[in-house]
Amino acid sequence: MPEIRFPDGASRSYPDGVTGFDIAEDISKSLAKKALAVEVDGELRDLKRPVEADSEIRIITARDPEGLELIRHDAAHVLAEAVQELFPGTQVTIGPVIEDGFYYDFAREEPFSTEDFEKIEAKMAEIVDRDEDIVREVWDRDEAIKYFKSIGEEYKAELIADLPENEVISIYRQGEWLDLCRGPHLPSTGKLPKAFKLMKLAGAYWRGDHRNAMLQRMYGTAWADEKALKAHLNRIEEAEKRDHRKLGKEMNLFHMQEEAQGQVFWHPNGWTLYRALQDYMRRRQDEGGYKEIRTPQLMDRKFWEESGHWGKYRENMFISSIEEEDKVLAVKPMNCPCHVQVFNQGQKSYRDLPLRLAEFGSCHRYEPSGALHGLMRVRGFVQDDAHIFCREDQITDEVKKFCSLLQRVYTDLGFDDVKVRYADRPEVRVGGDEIWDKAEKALKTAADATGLDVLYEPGDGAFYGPKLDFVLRDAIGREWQVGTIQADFNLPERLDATYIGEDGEKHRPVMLHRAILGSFERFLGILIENYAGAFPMWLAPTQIVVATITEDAADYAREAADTLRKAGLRVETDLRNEKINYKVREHSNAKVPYIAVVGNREAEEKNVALRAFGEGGKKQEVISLDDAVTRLSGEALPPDLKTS
RNA sequence: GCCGCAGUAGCUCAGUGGUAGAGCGCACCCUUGGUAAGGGUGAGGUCGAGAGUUCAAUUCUCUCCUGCGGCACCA
Repeated sequence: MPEIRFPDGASRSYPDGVTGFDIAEDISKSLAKKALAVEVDGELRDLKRPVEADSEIRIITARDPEGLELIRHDAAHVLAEAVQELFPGTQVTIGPVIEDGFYYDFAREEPFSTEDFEKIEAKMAEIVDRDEDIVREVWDRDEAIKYFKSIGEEYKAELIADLPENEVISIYRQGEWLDLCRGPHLPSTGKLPKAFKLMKLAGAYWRGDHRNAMLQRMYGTAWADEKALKAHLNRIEEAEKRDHRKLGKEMNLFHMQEEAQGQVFWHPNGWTLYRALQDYMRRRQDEGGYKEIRTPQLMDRKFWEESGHWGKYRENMFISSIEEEDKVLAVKPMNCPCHVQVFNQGQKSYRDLPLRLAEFGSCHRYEPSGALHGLMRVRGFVQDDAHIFCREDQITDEVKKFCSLLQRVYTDLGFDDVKVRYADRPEVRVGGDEIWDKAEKALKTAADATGLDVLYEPGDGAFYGPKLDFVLRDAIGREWQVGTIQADFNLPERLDATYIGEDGEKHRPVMLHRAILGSFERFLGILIENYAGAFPMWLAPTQIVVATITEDAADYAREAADTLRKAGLRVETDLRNEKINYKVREHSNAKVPYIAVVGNREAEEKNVALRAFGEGGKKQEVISLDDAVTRLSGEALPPDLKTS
């Protein structure tokens, strides 16, 4: 007679062999109907498995996160059953739950096509309608292997063979179909809400290894009800509207073309944005005690051999040569070795440290063609890079300073949700334990002091030192790894960087590699998507458009625009022979922060009718041109120059 | 790099085995209109590149290039 305790503290005893379903039914008929699984002492189980011992249980429905996972997991199984029914000879492999849905990897000679989706979805619905009982069975390992081999499921057989010795081999049967699975599952296929949709088709390597066969992966999404599915599809649509590649074209920010794969042609609008961001970063860095430098693009192969890049990073480097000189040069993929060269000029004293060398360093890396993605992953980019050369005992202080600078910048740029990832020593590494101890302690202390959420990733540091990575969450919840600070005990050694200490002896400085934005290209991509193109005034390529109602106001419009321009604002005029409605619509669509409408009335009084973007438009205000200059030029100041 | 899909006007896209079409944009004309699309006329295309099948290819087949979605990669 197991004694069952419920989440609300109540408890009851039930006869032996009682199942989660029985208990749910005992509570209420409607709960039994909605029940998907049961959590027994924290472990998720099938509804129909007997609860043997005294335990605490919770009935899981579609409202619980666990319930949603079960739904997605079952959707994957139903998909697999549907596919095997429709396409005999297809082998099943794995089908896990992922964020917002699931996928299933199939092995089949002929390719699937998205045109098959409709048919497969219909078959899935049919399987749901059949309401097949989903039954758990425990099999003998060898028998299971034999069985799956006998029906031609080589991948499944391999999976079972690779399971640990003591693992229970559970098989789930739904109707005629069965699959190896840890479970748990819904009680029957009829419990799967018809709120699923197949989304896309892609190739994926068996077990994620590119040396293995390529399988065909079907992605799907599944939800508790149709409303949730619709909401999800809506979110996808919203995200597509923000796509920086789409907005980049619409707003005439940049373009890319095949002759310069993975490299950006910045248009005037985009370059204005770029410059605004770079100018801002430059001021923040100057303020933070950095010295800006500029180093060469092309360096001799011998140099990269010394730095170690030729050995380790060769396949990512663009190589150049010139017949006349019989030399091989490489385009720099990173700035660090060059910065060490600057450090190495002349003799450095401990008094020179910390030395913070910054460069908006243009780098090129050969990225595999399949990795390229708009501004987010490019082959030519500019880093907001800097290297801090310091003594070991200065690491803590420098990392802390960096963290506060970085937080300042992220806040200014509109990102409030930031996380830190702290990664310490990997198995294979350079440098003694003593210095790793120091550096790890410094990074960890600084990370904790930021007040941000810290994720610990043991063993995930670089071979040359521990690191902190910073992750932003954007307006629609996506995460981006941007900033980083990494201690490096290796490069100063390789490139023989030294300083003279208080003791008059030569010492090795520690080098801190750090970036806040990462690359301007990628960060601008993130900014475009975060703001959905509606930039704050200081970043907006065009800050204000002066638009005329009729031709009569053209002279005044020019005069007003000049006045605003002289106050440092980025102003355009729209004197076209078009109706004001048309102009307002066009500039609103272009997300220009302000439209100053001028007609005869404004011209006579030296006023402007100001219309701010995004306020429903109705909040227009007629103010004097002078007031507009004061107000707008104040509003257009970058965050670091604003007094308030 | 691997798998799948795609490439037609400046943009978004329709279409066909007999050398192409829409909307927007652009140019010109009419209209001078007070806060999210006024009207008319017109220009604009080697239908991604190459090869093959065919009397005939933008359309079918193959190769390549580029893009997109994943996978792998991102020290």
